[in-house]
Amino acid sequence: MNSKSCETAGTDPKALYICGPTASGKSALALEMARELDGEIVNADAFQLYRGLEIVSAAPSPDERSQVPHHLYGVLAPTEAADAGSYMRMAKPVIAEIQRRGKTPIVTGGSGLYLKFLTHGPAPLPAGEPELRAQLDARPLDDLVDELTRLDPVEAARTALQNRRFVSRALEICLLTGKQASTLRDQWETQTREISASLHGLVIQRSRPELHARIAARTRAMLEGGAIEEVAALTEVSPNCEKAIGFREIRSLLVGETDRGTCEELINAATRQYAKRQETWFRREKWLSVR
RNA sequence: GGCCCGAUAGCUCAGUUGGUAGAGCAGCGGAUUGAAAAUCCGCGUGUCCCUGGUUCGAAUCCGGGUCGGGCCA
Repeated sequence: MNSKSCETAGTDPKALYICGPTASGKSALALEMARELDGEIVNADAFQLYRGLEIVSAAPSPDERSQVPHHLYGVLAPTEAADAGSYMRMAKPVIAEIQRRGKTPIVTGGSGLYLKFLTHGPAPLPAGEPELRAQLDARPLDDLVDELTRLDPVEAARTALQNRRFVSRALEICLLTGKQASTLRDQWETQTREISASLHGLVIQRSRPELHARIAARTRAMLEGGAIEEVAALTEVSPNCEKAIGFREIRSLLVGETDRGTCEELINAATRQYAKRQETWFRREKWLSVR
């Protein structure tokens, strides 16, 4: 077992983070660590926050949840919106409360940006505004790039200008604050460095063939285990929820646009691609030790 | 058995009048602080079915095979 995790036992229990790509076995490891460290599990998965999405999001089963206290699973209605900031504000008090009781928070999940907010705090930036975003979405990308370049050339130079999301967000910050996104972001970059040194967590690493096999097995189990019925039952969802891998694919199966085999393969491919992005993300989090 | 069509990347396919091949998807690598299971960027990975021939040169033209599909018996 990992010796590093026991160092702080007895005093103020530090949170243990368990990260890794989807289907790598985070939930199982979390249970194991919770038993070993007298811990409680806190969700760090953007989609397992939602109620009614348990199967598609591969949330821990009722049986698993009965073994150890689990927090922040199924706490949002499918119609509710969420983002990294709102997640952080939900999770911080939960974690503090667990620590107050002398238990170890085992923060478990694969949503890199959500975890990053939790561990390193928010930059001094405004939250997104749906109305402004809708306005920006209606404009051509070139137009947004021009305006960003005018308002904040430094930020424009370091932004991937083909990425509408990134351009739009940078511009949004400038418009909302009247300041330059680049200077606000620089402040956060510097404050963030010392934080990493005080964190501890594990990132699960598996070989590609093994991970891909686990993904295929899990997709099969989901489809046979009620995922189709689950999606059929979700009549009203937020645009957030609609992005869940499996949601769109099962919807098109339900209306007869695809067959079962194609649906399964599309879910597998999307999941593999997501897992790869997660690996890239966590590889950059040097404070995580590889497990 | 006869005739016809097809065989090119992991998959589906494109390939001009002969000049050793390229798209989509998959895959691989990367970026990424309030949409992140999102969004975006980069990379072609090849016994062109086999074999003999024509040609300076064949994925491409000709002969013979093999496999798959279709039609006629």
